[in-house]
Amino acid sequence: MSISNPPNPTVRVLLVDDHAVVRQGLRLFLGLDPDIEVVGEAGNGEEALAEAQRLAPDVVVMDLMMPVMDGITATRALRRALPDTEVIALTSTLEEHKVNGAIEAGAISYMLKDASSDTLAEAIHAAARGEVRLHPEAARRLVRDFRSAEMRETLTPKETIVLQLIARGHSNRDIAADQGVSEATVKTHVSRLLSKLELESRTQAALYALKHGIARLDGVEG
Amino acid sequence: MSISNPPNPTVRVLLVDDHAVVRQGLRLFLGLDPDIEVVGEAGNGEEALAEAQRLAPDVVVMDLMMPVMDGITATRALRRALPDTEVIALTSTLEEHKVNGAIEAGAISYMLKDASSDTLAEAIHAAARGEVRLHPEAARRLVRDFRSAEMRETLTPKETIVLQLIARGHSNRDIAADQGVSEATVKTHVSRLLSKLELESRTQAALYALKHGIARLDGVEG
DNA sequence: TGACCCTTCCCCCTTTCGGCGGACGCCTCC
DNA sequence: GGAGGCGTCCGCCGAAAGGGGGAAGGGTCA
Repeated sequence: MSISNPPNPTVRVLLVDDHAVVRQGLRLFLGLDPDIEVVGEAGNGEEALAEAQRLAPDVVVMDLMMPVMDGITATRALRRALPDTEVIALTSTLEEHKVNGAIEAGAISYMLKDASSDTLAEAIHAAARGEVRLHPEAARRLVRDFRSAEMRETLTPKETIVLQLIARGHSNRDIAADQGVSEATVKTHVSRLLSKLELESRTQAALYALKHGIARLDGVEG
Repeated sequence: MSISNPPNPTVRVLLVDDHAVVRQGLRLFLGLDPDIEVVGEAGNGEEALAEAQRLAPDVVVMDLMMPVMDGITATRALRRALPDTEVIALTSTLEEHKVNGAIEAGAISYMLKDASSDTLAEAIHAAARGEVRLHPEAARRLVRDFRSAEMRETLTPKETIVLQLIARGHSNRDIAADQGVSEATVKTHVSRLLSKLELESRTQAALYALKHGIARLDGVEG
């Protein structure tokens, strides 16, 4: 907008997504902007890390859901190794806990894959300048989760483990046997975590764990 | 391969995905095959239906997760309206119950977005010939779910409703009040559905419901 | 050292679950 | 029209879950 702005230098971008289709689409999208150069691609977090260290891109566009090494882990590692490289998290759906995870891991932006090529290009330029861009809904959830995290006391390691086991459908007796403690101890943990999370039953706790990424559905038998 | 095969006629394809990025990538992928022509695109199920009726494509490549009208619903409607048009379901992740849903809705193939352009092109040609192509893991789950569906007795309407409410974290008393019956009745439903599904607790039932698409996590408060 | 937190375990108690058996109405099929 | 199957309803009862309170050992930190 302002004529005092220097002309945009070319931004060097690394694309990270496990789907070749998506990488191709992104390449095409970003090819429309002459000030963006896609210097490389990676299909998972490990590759991303290696390529980033080799290429030292200005911005990494990172899918969060990937095999081998997921995007959040990769983002954390990448920010540690290359503090000058900004990461834009890119997901297809707004997943509750991933917004937090990505931001906490050091992503500067959180975008959805249904973004237009303009929006994406703008976010990349913004990231190169160190400016934050958040999808509106992502911003809303971030604020909400931040507030609730303030309210909510954090769980101790044992409480977290017990919560995860509850989210796999285990009974108190099962958990006690699994952890090598008495059932009374497990009950204490359950009571405390229910109280902390302001929940009423273990079933609600299981749902809470799934919703907030503390446990996963694929850990469940059946 | 065989020289006795007739030359492939050009297959007319409609791409359906809510992400423009993915549509672009697919276009690029399929553009490599001279016998495939992408005749149109749609960003949701409703658009897909309208475009399919206008264009009468040979094959529709359909993402399953979309706003407005999801891919499974769209597939069902599309197969009803245009029985000669084959549908290939395309998803980014192998979601348990969606494999069943897509096949039951009339999809001829189930592919993942991480497929190579060759695989995808081959599946499109196969679909045009009326041949099934399944991602190996999708095939495995289909067989497994088919078998377990054989084993598993079906739930009655009431039992299904109770299961859904359990999967939202409600207690028996809550459910009784909600459904206008006594708590004892709710308990009967719970007992029977646990027995039918071979589960041990309401928490396991909640997880089962989520895993099999009977209930959704976004129906949960918190 | 004292204060604080985490973990472990116990007690007692109420509520909730879940299994078992029984009942009624509705439908179908012989 | 009676026999059986199924869905819905209910009560009894033992088991599991959950609340409240207390207590002990170990860890960290001021």
